[in-house]
Amino acid sequence: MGRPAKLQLDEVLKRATDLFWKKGCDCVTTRDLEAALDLRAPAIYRRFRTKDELLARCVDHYVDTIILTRVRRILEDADDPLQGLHNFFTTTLEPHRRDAQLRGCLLANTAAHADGQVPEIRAAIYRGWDLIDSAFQEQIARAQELEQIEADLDPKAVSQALLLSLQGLLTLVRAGMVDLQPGIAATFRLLGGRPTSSTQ
Amino acid sequence: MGRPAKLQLDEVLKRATDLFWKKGCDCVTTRDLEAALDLRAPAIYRRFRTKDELLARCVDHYVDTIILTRVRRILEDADDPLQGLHNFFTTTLEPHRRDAQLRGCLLANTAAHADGQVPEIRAAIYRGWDLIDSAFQEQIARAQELEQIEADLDPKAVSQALLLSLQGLLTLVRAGMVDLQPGIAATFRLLGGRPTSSTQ
DNA sequence: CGGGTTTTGTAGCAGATGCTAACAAATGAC
DNA sequence: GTCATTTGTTAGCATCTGCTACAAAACCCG
Repeated sequence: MGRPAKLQLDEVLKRATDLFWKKGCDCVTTRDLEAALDLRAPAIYRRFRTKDELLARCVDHYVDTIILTRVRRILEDADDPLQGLHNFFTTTLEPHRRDAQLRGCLLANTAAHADGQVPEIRAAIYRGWDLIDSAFQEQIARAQELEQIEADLDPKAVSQALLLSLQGLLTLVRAGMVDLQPGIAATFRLLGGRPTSSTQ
Repeated sequence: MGRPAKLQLDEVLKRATDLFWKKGCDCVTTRDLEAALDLRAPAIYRRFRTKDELLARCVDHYVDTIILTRVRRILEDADDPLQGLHNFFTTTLEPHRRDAQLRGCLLANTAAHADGQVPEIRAAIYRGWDLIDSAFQEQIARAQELEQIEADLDPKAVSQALLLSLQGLLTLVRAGMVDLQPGIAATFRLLGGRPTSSTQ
């Protein structure tokens, strides 16, 4: 019993995540959240202790939806593991070719702004990186079995190298840099030994 | 003629750069600058139109001193170009092993926070990236002549790939991630074909 | 209906932030 | 010394920001 909530938790997270994502996690004010959620501040702060906690939950939500979907569709469902990895990178840029206003990836943006000072946000970011890292490692191992990648390379290390590139890619995109395809191509040229043509 | 300035422009930039660097460019307030420069706000704002313009000049100053020095000492003076590139990456992490409080690289941090909305800051960042990119390309070409790197790779593309990794590296470091040596090792393992032992 | 419970809105605080108007101090030229 | 010029400071404005005390609203049960 009690007064019914205007928004379910899921809807709250969905709207807040969208806001943090599109506006940039550091440019979102309490007033912005009020508008996006159609809820006044006290109603928001009764559900989440602080704005940072809400952001942490949004990053979790983003990882559980957007990123997990991408990992499944582009990596795990790929017939060709190396090609899957390559596509994971190129499709990252795709939204930006359509709309230059976009702000990249919520996880990457939050990571770039989090000095690791807020433990909840930090934990959410590491969870996201872990998800990506695991998926990368799996694909690298698969690619090694298919002899697409040298067998004596450590999947853990190569995965971390790819994570560095991915985070860098998203940072440069956000900073407005445009033609980053050559960098991706070179990365996978080095990884695969021979050119990998990207599939849309 | 006129009243003599308390601080020369160079000293102002030096102190402000240090502050932006150590405190994190987004966490510096006008009051912080007042304290660091030993100047009140109006004295600062008569020299620089806005805080953003001061930051842009500081990034320029950082590039002209810290980064240029590193590029010369570690890249251009290296006997072994591939080893020089590798060292450029590993030495990036070195300060963090001594003091975990450090905030990484001013250029990278500013880039991570600049949505490209402030043209002056954006220009300063691109200038820094250009400097690094040119030095990378030069070393890659040198390494190709020495047959350390495959000759049919495009130095421009490989350099961009390295820039992505470098920016990612600095972002992850700032976010508090610790053991990133494997990622660097893998990157250069892929680049050079065989393991490259890092020289301090 | 009225009591209990849960959720929401009204209104606003306390602090921080970027920046500025107005005035004082320090110099060289005469 | 006086003037013009340059640099500095005192004091504070206007705004924004995260967050909260308080009371009204909407529901269930009896």
